[in-house]
Amino acid sequence: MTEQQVGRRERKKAATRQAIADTALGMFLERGYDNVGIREVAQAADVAVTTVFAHFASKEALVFDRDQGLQERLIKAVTGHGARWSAPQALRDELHLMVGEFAGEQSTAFWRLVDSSTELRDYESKMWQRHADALAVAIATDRGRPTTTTTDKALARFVLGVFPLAREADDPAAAVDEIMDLVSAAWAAAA
Amino acid sequence: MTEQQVGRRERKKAATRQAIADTALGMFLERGYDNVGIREVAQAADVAVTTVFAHFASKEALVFDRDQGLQERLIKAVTGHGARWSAPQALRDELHLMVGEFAGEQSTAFWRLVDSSTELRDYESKMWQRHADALAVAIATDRGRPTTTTTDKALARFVLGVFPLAREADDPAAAVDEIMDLVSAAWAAAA
DNA sequence: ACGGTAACCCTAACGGTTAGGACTTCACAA
DNA sequence: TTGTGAAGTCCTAACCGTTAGGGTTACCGT
Repeated sequence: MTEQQVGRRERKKAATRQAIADTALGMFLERGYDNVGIREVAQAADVAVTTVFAHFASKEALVFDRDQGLQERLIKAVTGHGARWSAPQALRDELHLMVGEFAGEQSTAFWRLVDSSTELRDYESKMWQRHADALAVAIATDRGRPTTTTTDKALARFVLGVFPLAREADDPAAAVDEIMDLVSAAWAAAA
Repeated sequence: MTEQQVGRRERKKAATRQAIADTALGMFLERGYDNVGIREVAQAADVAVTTVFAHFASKEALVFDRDQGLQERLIKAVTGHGARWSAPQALRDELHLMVGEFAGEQSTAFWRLVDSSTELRDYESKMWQRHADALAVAIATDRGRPTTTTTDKALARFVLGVFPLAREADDPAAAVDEIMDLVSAAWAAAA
């Protein structure tokens, strides 16, 4: 009698999806991304290959399963900052938090996996770019525009550039500050 | 007796490469990128499939054949600007020229082709990113550093972001100015 | 003139991805 | 309660970009 809002069907689907993603990530971490085929993942997860692609658009998407959360945090930083902080300030804080989390135990292994494969790195870029498009909308709103201008999109891309650069920097936190200093200057110039 | 510096072998290789790229681009423009397979291109160009991949690293690379020139122009703008103009100024001028060229007769059809395919758009992003890495080195030098810092890389990425954004903007020239205003502000803040 | 090698060829395969079509299981209304 | 439609899954066979293996020809430098 606790939470039966979602039917069995929906629960089963979510469970299948999770099982596939977990199985795949585990195999990738253990044996290397390129050394594990989709057919193997499907077999290990005890589903058909077509089922894998019913849940994930590509092999790479198996790895970046839960990336939607990152996007939402950025959006929230821009839309939810009070009057005390400016949007760039709020973004800087949130970015520091996010980049800091990348240093965790499991995260390190995860990002090492990503770095090991060209395809995963490419997919990562595309992911940030998707997030940049969403962030541009939030920035436009924050700057009081009904629709996104070139400036908004440029600023959003600039901000999202933090992740690749921070990951490859010796001191990620310092990289965040370096880039956000530039962003703040550009943001001010746009006002 | 005019210019026999290069041997027959080298000339033939270049000719083959050119023939493949021309054939492929023609077919893509006529029938659509996704509707033309590599095997077809090879047959039409009268070469083996393996020969196609001996000259081009991927199907997408067939389309972006001569992109190296763009990169060199940007580098030259940063390294070759005199004392009269700043590097951002020189970049802005060069970008205006380059973006202007995209509006030409054949260029329009070319970019429409690129826009028609997800894979080509993705490849385009990767291409700009490659150029950004090279540009970062030039920027670092211009700013008097022996090696590229996070700031240099961020600025380079920001500049290269002009192309995708200008192409999708209603007024590409205005987009260049908008973005370069931001870049100039960031550049100044970094000094 | 000749040995080495660069450019090219053919065939067969690999791995991600998708189409086609069938089967089972759940949701929901009659 | 039962019937019906849709959703989730399955299997098979293929498509397409890409590569490995191994061979042939044509050019270049000595």
